[in-house]
Amino acid sequence: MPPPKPSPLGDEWLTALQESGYRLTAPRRVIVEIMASCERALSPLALFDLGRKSQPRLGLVTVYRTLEKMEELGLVQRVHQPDDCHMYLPAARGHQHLLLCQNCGRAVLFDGDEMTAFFESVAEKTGFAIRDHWLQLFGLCANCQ
Amino acid sequence: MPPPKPSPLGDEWLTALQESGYRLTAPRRVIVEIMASCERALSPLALFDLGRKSQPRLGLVTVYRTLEKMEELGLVQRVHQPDDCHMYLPAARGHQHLLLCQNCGRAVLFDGDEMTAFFESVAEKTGFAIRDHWLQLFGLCANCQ
DNA sequence: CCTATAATTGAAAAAGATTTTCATTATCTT
DNA sequence: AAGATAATGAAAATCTTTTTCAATTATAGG
Repeated sequence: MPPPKPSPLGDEWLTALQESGYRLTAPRRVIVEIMASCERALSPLALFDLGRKSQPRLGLVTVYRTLEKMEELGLVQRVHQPDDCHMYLPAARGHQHLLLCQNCGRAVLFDGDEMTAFFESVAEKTGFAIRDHWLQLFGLCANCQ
Repeated sequence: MPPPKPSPLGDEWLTALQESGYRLTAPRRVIVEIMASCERALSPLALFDLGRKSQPRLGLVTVYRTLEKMEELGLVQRVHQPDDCHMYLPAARGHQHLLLCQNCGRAVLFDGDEMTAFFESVAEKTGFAIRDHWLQLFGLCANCQ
């Protein structure tokens, strides 16, 4: 199987890696391209299996190492679900949050600006200085209902 | 070290276990009591170490098995943090959510009723039927600021 | 274009965490 | 108090992730 076609987001990510001093290698291109175009969360192993289709000699270690770099650069994010915390998706930007379909796994982003006021009220009540938040919704997408 | 003193919540949990057909054993009592009175998230191993202080023959397997049962009964919940998803805390009830101190690990619950309206607007916009949500805040508690 | 340097790769081994297996022990019902 | 059966803990087995290391490859500089 030929390597997947380059996508705009994938190219952006490759540039980001290069600008951080990382080299662009064939295995890396394949992994980046798959992650940049995935619609549902992938585990390192699933990513490895997909990657092998176009890069048969790909090693699982390389998948781990590339995910690590992509996460470090804020390109991908780890997805936390009740039973599985080891899957990855393209990173949300700004105040975006994840909405996951419990049936098909599709991931959608939604905007969460409107919650800042609420967080401030929690800060007041608890005395905490809030520095980060995590919001994820789970449900069924239009197709799966 | 003698076993920890019984706490109201601990007793409640033991009753819940018993009513589900599980037996009350010495190792189980120790594990339940520790979890029922913990203020910050514990890993299975940390729980094991604590448990051994009063139950030196305690096995790590028993810790895992007891956590599993407590989670199944909704007594404890797994805590998800950016880098670690394998710690446990007494479960939040109803619409409560977690607020964690990034410095000392203290866990506080806060109420999240006010967000239902927001979730409904997300449902409308995305076409999803939302069935569950996850909200966690991270910051510094009053002491650690 | 060719070379030197240093990063990257993948296989294998190591490390960690969790689960399974199984003989022994302890709880709970009768 | 005895029997049935659930629970325990040691050890082995699994699984995932990380480390090690020799071979390969990308990139900068000539």
